[in-house]
Amino acid sequence: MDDSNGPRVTIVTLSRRAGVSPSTVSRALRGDPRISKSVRRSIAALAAEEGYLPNAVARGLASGRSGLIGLALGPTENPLYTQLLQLAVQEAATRGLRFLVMHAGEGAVDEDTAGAILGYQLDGCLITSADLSSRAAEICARHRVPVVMVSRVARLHASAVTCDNRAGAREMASLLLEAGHRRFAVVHVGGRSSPGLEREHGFLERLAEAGLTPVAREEAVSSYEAGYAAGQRLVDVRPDAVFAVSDIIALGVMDALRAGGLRVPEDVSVTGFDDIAEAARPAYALTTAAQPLSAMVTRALDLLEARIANPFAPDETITLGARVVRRGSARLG
Amino acid sequence: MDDSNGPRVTIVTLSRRAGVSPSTVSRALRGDPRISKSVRRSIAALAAEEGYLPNAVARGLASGRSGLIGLALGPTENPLYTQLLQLAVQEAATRGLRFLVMHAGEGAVDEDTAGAILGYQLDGCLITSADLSSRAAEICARHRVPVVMVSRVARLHASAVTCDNRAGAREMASLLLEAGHRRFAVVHVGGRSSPGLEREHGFLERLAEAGLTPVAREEAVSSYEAGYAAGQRLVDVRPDAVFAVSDIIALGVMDALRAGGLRVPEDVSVTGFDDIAEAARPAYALTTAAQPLSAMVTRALDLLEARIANPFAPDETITLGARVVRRGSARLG
DNA sequence: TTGAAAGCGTTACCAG
DNA sequence: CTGGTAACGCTTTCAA
Repeated sequence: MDDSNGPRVTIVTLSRRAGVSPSTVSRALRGDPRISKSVRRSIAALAAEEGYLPNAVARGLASGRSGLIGLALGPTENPLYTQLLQLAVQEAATRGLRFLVMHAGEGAVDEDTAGAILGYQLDGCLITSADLSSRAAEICARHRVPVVMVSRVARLHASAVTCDNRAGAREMASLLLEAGHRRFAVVHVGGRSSPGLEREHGFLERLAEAGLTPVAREEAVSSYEAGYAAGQRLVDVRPDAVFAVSDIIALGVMDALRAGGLRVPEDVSVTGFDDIAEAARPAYALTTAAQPLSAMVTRALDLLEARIANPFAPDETITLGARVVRRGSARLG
Repeated sequence: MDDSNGPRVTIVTLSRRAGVSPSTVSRALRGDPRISKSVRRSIAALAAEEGYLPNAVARGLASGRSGLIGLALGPTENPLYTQLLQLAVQEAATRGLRFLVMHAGEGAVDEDTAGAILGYQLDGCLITSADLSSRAAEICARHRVPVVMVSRVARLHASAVTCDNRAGAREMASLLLEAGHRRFAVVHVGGRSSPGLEREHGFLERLAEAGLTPVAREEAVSSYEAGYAAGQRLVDVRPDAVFAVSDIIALGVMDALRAGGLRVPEDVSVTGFDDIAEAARPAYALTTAAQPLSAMVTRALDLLEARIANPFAPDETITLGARVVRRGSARLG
């Protein structure tokens, strides 16, 4: 390994040392089948010996492929997005892709950021924000940069990986109904998020099939605090089950309900959606519908790579099943 | 704005349309003072009109500056790192810098990742992991890439921004002592993290000055679950105050103590360090020492930019004060 | 199977 | 104050 200060070792350096042309070195290093096995091996050995590191920037300029994926992360107060980040980074690394952070947290992606981002010739974008109004997607579409949405419905020219929000919510409703619950409260997020909408609809739909309408419908943004506030409003309503469209909201609801003197689940069952890490904590033991996050990330990168390899590949939406995980926060059969 | 499919608008395109040389366009666009105001304005107007977007990749190759900062994020289960991410992304954007994610979560940075990272000619790195054994830092140092550590002590050739962990912990101890606590338990993280170590030492030091030693010293990793386990072990010890070196641990401790039948703070005061968002939730109301995260991020980027502008700038460590925020989890005077 | 040479879009050095 | 021109390190036709 080279620790010296000397001039950087490049493909040209190697080509001279090996007595072949730069093109040959370039091809050999990338495993081009046209190069003979013997040459390939000797060049690989030489590269290792000299401590050669390919210059991704130069490669990007020459090939038009940066190896970079733009990442737009949703509100990071929600642990869901953080889990997503971690999974995505690991999965991407194994594919030789890196993430350039375009956005993290709330608020829209500003034009400035988006523009600068395009300058890096991103190969594609992963958009995980639940926010419907993401500028980033629009800009990518305009410039024909492949986009995959995760946990969010497709829009514009984009592929998407979601979980079956509607079915998950329906299942939750069914289980609650079977267990005898009748006075339902729903905490939703209005029109802000497509998964939120689907979850609410799925739940209400199943209720309607049982001839029921909720005794309360509270609106919140997807945060613990908003959930807590909604929960406070529900104390006097005394529903016997509440369904929040995301776990982070459900946790707030649960704490507020308890602070209001109600016992969970004895007096009221509380359920959510996502299965974030906090949901499993003994203090909450939240019954929730789990998104198969890891699988979703894998499929998302599959989709992205496919679109990068073939720009004419059609947009595709993949829906993975959600699975209700039963914990102590709800009285189920 | 150009939405067409035509050849990309480059500096050369502009130079021809403007009847000047590419160098002039390049300089004008970057606001080089040598270019006359009038030319500067007309080129800027032309660029806007043509929808010109600077190619960051080409710029990186030519100038050696990528405009990219490598980011190594600690275990994202700890909301602290998530907050850090969000703040850093926002702050960096205002400075025209973007983050390339090198690492997120636990585990060491593998050689592969680090190597690929160098290929992007990162201008610098921000390392937020508390983990002492970060490979990334080593590799950056070897290649003379400026590094700033956040919430972590400096090592190798690196600058750092930390908060005064020792003083914060001492203050916490003082407040607890003044309020009459005598049976102390400490939950620490062993040698894994420098801030953790400093906090533990600060706390114990202050105790020693009062002639006390803790009645229990539990080791944990910095996670809720480990905190919960430590808390369970503390139930029978019945300390009248426990200090956990990080909030995420403290939350686990608190829940375990409560599950064990102890009331917080009536039977036992619980305190932490960091002031993560969860600490403020009514269900916890954790008394903790707050890290001035936002200021830390700002200073970290200052340091990084300074080192980028002047590679010979000396390493620098900035320590910001911690501030105890009193909430309901501890009986204080 | 390999080589030569022309870019990729920008910056930077050296003249003028 | 502005223009030429050579890099930057790699990929990619086109030839051989």
